[in-house]
Amino acid sequence: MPAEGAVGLRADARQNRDRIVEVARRLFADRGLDVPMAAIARHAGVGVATLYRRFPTKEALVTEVFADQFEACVSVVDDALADPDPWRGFCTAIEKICGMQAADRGFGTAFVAAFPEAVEIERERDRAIQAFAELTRRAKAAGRLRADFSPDDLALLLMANCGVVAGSAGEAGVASRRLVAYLLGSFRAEQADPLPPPARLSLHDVLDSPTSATRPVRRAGAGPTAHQGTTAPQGTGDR
Amino acid sequence: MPAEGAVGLRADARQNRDRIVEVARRLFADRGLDVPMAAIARHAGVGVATLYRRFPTKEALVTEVFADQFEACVSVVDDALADPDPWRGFCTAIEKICGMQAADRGFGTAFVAAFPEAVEIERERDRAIQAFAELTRRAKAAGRLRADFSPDDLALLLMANCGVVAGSAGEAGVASRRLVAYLLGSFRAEQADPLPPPARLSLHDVLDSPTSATRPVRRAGAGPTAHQGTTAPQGTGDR
DNA sequence: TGCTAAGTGGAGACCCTTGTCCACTTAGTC
DNA sequence: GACTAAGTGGACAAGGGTCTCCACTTAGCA
Repeated sequence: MPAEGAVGLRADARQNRDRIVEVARRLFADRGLDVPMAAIARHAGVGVATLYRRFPTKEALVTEVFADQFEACVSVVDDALADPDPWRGFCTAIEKICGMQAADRGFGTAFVAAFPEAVEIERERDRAIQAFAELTRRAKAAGRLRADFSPDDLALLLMANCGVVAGSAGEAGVASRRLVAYLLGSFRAEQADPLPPPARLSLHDVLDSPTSATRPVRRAGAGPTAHQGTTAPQGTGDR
Repeated sequence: MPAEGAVGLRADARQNRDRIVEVARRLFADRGLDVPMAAIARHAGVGVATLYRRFPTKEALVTEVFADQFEACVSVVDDALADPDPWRGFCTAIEKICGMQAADRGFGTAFVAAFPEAVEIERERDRAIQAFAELTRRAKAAGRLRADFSPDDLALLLMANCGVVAGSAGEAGVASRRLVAYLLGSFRAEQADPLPPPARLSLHDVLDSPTSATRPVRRAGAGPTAHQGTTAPQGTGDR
């Protein structure tokens, strides 16, 4: 599926577009989401204007680049639901998603970040979350997943994994696998130690957090997204 | 201990310096390390020049601000070593350190980040790491900590916690506590499931990683501070 | 009180981003 | 081959960061 954004393009333009996406995918994977647009353009052998003509904002480019990875995520969860053993499905789904995050520095950030423009993708993600909740239910019913596991703990796990991937440079894969192994070990039903309450924040909540320090696409000076006034008045027109 | 950087200062200057540190501490805690120097100056009621006169770089300010928190970290581990029950010591040390990270958005980043200038602090941190390794040994000897736990897993845990804290905004404390509970549950000796190998990266390694995406102090567009040429030629004058 | 070195604030240099504009080039059709 | 709409690249605007410079103010001492 060579992207529907490329229909009706002149042959050379289409080639350029494809190269841009390809280069961006590689750069995002290697260096995270904050590689500058100019670097992408240069690597693709085009000017910035060309890049911006195809993708009016950086967000649009990121969205396009990760669209199929998002899709892959959804089908990972779907596959997990199809597994007759819900616990095995649960574990492999988590392992695969975290593996994808570890293999691509940009993807983890993109997954956790907000894409206000990309409604399509948001819906995908929400569907995946729904499916995961169902998977959770089944794994609990099978008596393999501890009863006090909250579906919101998926957010916890993803953020933790994101931190590990971001911090461990070359060793991201190994580090991520180990973290996941530890956590899955703790998710099993036999684990009876009581837990503190789950954080009252699903992935959805995290997304619109004004202080999402995991660096979404929008950089410092972006739009005034509706604040949920956590802190004190603070007054001074800061930052 | 009102900081040795303040000796011989005129009374008013000293007052300003103290206010700067105090304000910076609060802002870093609330909003992370990337609050601009100008904002700190404004909140402290001084001009940027004054700020830069006392702290020649942002790094210097961060170092000063977190010096005593680093110290507190070290004594947390010392306390843990003093506990007759090494497993309890191990758990409370981890809980306290992660709690400190969760309570202060800047601290986690600072802890994981590199401070090439702050030799003093690096030494502190290294000492804490040594002490933690000893704690690990004892907890294993007591048969409470799983044998395949690697001291490097502390780095894993801290990075994971850092990710959670960064991503969960207001709920950082709750989220962090839950993550830690999960992980400690998995660290116990009764947990027999085999683990994938540990990431071959201690905190030390992470520190000098050229791609430390956990956002150390130095930002992208900073000044021409003498770079420590860590990385390869890299070719294209990128980024 | 008056002197002076220490301290100060604000303008601005400099760099890095994202995104726009416009004169030029070129693919594709007749 | 010539025409034209589509496509292009590089300069540049706008805005955000760190850090510097320098004319002015002021604490502290005699």
